[in-house]
Amino acid sequence: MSGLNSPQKLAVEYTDGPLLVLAGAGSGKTRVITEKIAHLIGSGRHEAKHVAAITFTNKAAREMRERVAKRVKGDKAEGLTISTFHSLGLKFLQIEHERAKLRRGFSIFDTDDQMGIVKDLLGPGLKNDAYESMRGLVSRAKNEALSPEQALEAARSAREREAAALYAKYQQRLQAFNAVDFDDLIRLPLTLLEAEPDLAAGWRERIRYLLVDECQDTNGAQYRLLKQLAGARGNMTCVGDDDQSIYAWRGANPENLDLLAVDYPNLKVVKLEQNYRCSGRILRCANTLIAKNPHAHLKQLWSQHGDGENVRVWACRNNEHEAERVAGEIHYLKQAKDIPWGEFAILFRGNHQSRVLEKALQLLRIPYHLTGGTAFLDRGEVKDALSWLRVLANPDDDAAFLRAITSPKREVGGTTLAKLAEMAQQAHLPLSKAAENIAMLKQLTPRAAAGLDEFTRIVHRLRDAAETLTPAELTKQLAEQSGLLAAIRAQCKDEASYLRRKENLDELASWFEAVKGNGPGELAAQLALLSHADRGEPGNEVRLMSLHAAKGLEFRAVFVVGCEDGNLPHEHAIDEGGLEEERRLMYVGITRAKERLYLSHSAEIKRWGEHQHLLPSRFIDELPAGDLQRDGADPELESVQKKERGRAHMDAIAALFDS
DNA sequence: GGTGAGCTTCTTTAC
DNA sequence: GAAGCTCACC
Repeated sequence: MSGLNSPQKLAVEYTDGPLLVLAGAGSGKTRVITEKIAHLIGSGRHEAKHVAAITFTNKAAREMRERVAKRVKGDKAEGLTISTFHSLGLKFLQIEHERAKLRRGFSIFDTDDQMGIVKDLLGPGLKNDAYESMRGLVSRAKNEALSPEQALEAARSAREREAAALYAKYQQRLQAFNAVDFDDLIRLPLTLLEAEPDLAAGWRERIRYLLVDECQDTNGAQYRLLKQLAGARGNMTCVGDDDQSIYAWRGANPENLDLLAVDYPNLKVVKLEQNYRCSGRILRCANTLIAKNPHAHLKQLWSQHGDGENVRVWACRNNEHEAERVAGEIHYLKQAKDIPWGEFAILFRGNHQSRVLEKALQLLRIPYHLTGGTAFLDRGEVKDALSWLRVLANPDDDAAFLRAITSPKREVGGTTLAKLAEMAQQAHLPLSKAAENIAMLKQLTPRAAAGLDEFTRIVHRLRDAAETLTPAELTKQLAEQSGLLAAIRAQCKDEASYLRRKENLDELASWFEAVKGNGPGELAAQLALLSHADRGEPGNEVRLMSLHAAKGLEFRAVFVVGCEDGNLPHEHAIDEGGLEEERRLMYVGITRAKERLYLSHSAEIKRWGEHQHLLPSRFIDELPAGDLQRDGADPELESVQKKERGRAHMDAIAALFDS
């Protein structure tokens, strides 16, 4: 445990009751959690199987697992739980599925599936954001673990009453589909634990010490779940930073940090205020910025590092210019300062901003890794295969059936499906069962009936095959037998695009090889829980990601692009009074940087094909001017950089000819 | 019932 | 500047 400072040491060694660790950015919080796990196990206080650490992302869980493995040797860590909230909830429901009134193989609905139900229930004719806002309200109620009845009572507007009514119908629909959504992965375990003291006691017997990372990101349901698991004794360590609360929009209550002191009067609070990450100037920028927000917990981050480089503020003509400058600077720093590619990060507010940057990086042949955005799971063919897996595991999953039946096309379209849905509803059958019903098939056109029949036969064959095949083999079989692969081949005009899409399916199969889990249902569930940002390990490559995805990471050089009013802070957030959260987002971005920080903005961006003028972010004005170096207006620097870019460009072209 | 042309709308952030 | 939707046509 050597090398810990005294508050860190205190946080690690304090195991007598509930502890809140207020950990500033870069204060060694992951280290503290890892050391504490090692301490709990190593000191013999708890066996590993009775210790659980909970994070928000799989990425964080994976990193913690790796660090614990390095720290705790041998099999001493066996049985240790390091899991995300949602994976823990899933595991709980898989064990307790009967109490939750779920059948084995239940599906997990993602946000898209959720939207599908909402659209279906509300009927056509509304605007997209009307559906989205209703979906959001339903989700919000569930995040607070309200029942539909409670949501109705708590409703303060006509819209919220409408949402509560929708919530009731939505939940019936989910039940009929033998499905849960992301919110239910928390809500259902919680309601079961609260309703059944024996069950709760049993789980507390298993989890005797609890560690929670990013506690400021918990929503109401998650917070209550923690309390259930920790029990009245409160054997837990919560780690959080209210200044890095950036998920209020999806229901997080940073006030939960304060609630802890109310719910546990013997709560011990430890502050970690020494920053080991950022240079002096970078840290000063961060502190000055965040001081503009009101604070419940006063925290003063300090560091022993020297001032370091100035923080650069770049005024660019447009986002292409901005991207060129960023790429050029990275190219230059790599050579001149010997910073490896993997130590650069380019951070942005919205995922769509990555495209220009990718182009600029490609031009200079800079290797990069994009996390998030329209990634793997959003690819049509992957979603298709996933729907098939869901149908195989869960015959009640109508949403998956509707996608699988039309991919590939088999002469079953909207008219047939509408008729089938009506008959299914009359008979209280899921769609896949209705499609097997001879009497019902007779009422459809022969062509459509034949298509449904063929589908049913393939599903049954694959279901049988699933008994003996490995997940990866099953996925391959599925691609073949469903006709998915053939359809893709027929659809693709050139060989290259066919291969690219086939590769996605192969990647899905190979991903399943690494995953434990039985049967298609568990596979599909695991995949749904893997966030976009978690997929694929980046190597020594420049990292491109959203500011949200960057939390918890650090880099020697960080570029925050698109620092314009309207983008960062985002106009939606400004309208909805979310300025403080936007400021925290900027704070998170700034504090990712160890040595070099660049904040850039464009005078003009193209939006929906139109040109739009933008002003620099108000947050830039809130930074200490003495630590900034503004350029872009400076013609001499511009021309130097232009030369730099020109040279890099020539190198890139030369490299093209070499390869 | 499937297909493609032309129209709209859309952009936060994510488990 | 793309994805998604509607409508006309096969």
